[in-house]
Amino acid sequence: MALYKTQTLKIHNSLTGKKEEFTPLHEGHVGMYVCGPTVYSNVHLGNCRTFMSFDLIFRYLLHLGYKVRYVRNITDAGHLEDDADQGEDKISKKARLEKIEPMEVVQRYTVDFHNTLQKFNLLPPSIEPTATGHIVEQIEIIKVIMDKGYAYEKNGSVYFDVVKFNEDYQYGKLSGRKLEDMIANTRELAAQDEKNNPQDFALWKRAEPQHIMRWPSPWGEGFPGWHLECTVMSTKYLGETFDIHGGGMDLKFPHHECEIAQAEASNDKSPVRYWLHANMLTLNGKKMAKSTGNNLLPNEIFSGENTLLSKAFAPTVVRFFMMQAHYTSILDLSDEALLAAEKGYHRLMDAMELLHNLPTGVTSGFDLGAWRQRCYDAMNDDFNAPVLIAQLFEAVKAIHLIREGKQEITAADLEGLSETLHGFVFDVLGLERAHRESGESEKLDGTLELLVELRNRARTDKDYATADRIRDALNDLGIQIKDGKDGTTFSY
RNA sequence: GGCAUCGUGGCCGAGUGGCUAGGCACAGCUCUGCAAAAGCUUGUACAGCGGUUCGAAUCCGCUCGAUGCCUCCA
Repeated sequence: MALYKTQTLKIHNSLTGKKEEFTPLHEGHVGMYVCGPTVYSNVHLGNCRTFMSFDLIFRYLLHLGYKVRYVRNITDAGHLEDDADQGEDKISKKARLEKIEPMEVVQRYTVDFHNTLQKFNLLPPSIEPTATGHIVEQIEIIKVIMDKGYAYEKNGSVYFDVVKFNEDYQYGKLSGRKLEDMIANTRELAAQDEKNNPQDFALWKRAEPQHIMRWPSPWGEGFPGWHLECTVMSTKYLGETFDIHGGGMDLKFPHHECEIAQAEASNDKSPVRYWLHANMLTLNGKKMAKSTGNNLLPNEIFSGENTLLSKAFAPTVVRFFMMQAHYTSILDLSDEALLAAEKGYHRLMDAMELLHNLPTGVTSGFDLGAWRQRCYDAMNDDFNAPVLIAQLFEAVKAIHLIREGKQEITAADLEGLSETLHGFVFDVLGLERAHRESGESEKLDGTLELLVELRNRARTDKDYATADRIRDALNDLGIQIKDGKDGTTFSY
C-alpha cells in the first residue's frame, strides 16, 4: 500500500494562508509546477535554495508513493536585452556586444544551471519546458484573452486589462492586495506609457529594432510578456487546474498574481489548488540578488574562492545547512552557520557508518515504530525538514548508546532503523556522502597510511618526539590524525 | 506611503496556550603517552509595553526593529 494512504500530509497554502490537508485532484497523482530560472547569468545560491526546497517537496511526494509530474520551466525569452543593459553580468553583456547569438547565452547558462543543481543532488523535473518552445501556445492564449475582453492592443503590444478583469474576478487575492489601493498608491508616479492603467501588464511586447529575440504574431514582430509562459506551460502539461504551484516568495507579486489572472481570464477556472512559496536566502542580512551584487555563486563556495567564507564547503554540506531551516523561513548564510552545519553533517554521516556493525540483542530499548512515525509527522507537517533532522539526531544518539552497549536493539529493529534512516537521509533530504576528488587522493592515502603506520610504531617504542612530529607536520598541512579505539584514521 | 512576513538562549534554527526540538560553540567527564578526534552530561531563551486567560513565549492590541514585495529577480 502506498504510504500516502496512511500518512496525512499538510501543506501551507499561500492562497489561504492556512495549513491544509493535501489531497491531489487525481488520487495517487500530483501535478506540480515551479517557476524556473531566467538563464542570462550563473545561478546564484539563493536560486538554488528555492529549487532545493521544491526538490525536497518533490522527493517527499515520491517517497509517499505519489506519481508526480514535476514541471519546471526555463525562461529563455523576453528580457535578455534589458537585463544585459542593467545588470552587472559581464558575460551576457559581452555576448551582446560581440553579437553572439542570444541562444548561445541561453545555452551557456542553462548548462551551468543543470550542472549546479546536479552538484546539489537535485532530481531533474519530469518536464523542463522553455518559453521559446511555446511561442505559438502563448500567442493562442493571448487571442483567447482578447476575445473575452480582458486584453487590448496598442501599437503592436497587447496588455492585460487588470481593471476590467477585477470587475469580474478578484485581482490580488494571492498577495493580499486590493486594486483600489494599488491605483491610489501609484497615481502620482504613473509612467507615460501605452497602458491604460499602470497595473496592466504586457501579454505581448512589440520588438524595438535593437531587440534581438523576436517572433511574428498577429500584432507584428515581438516577444511574449513576462508572466505568460508559466500560465501556458503549466496548463499545457498539468491541466487547467493542477495541484501545486511553487516559486520564490519574490514571485508572489506580481508574477503569480498575473498567472492567476491570465488563467482565470482564459479558462474561467482557478488554476492552482495549493500555492507554495519558498523564502529568501539572505547574505549579510540582505536578499541575494543578481542585480544588487549581493550574491554568492555555488562554485565559489565549493572552491572556497570567495571573500566571505573561511573555507570551501561541499555541496551536500550546503544542502544540509539549508535543510536545517524550514522552506518558508528566511535563512541567513554565514561562515559560522556553515561551519556548524558541516560538523552536524559529519556527526550524522559518521553515525550512518556505525550502523553497519552494531551489536544486536534480544530486546529493543529503542522504539522504532514511534520514532519512525515522528519522522513522518515532521515531514507531514508542511515538509518540516528541520524537525525531521532533529529526529534523525535522536537516532544518532541511540546508535551511540547501542554501540557502547548501553542500549539493546534487535536485528529486525536495526534493519528497520537503517532502512528508515537511509530513506530519509538520502532519498528524502537528498544528502550524499561527501567524497574527495579521486585520482591524486589514492596516492596521498597510501602515503598517509604509511606515515600513520610509522607513527604508531614510534608510539609503541615510546618515541613520542617522532610520533608528535608526524602528527604536527600533517596537521600543519591540514591533515588531521584521529586516534580511535579501533586504530588511527585521518581526514583532510 | 501601501501590502506581507518575521523578531526565540553565545550563534544557527524548530515549535507550542500548561508536558520547555535539534545542530554548533562553551564547560565538565570518559578515552589518550600528551593532544586532537570521538562519545557522554549540562543550558528554562522566546523584542518591549498593555490586554484576554486558572495559566502565554504561543491569542489580541500597540510600540520598536528587521526583511521582502509594490519595476526584472528564486
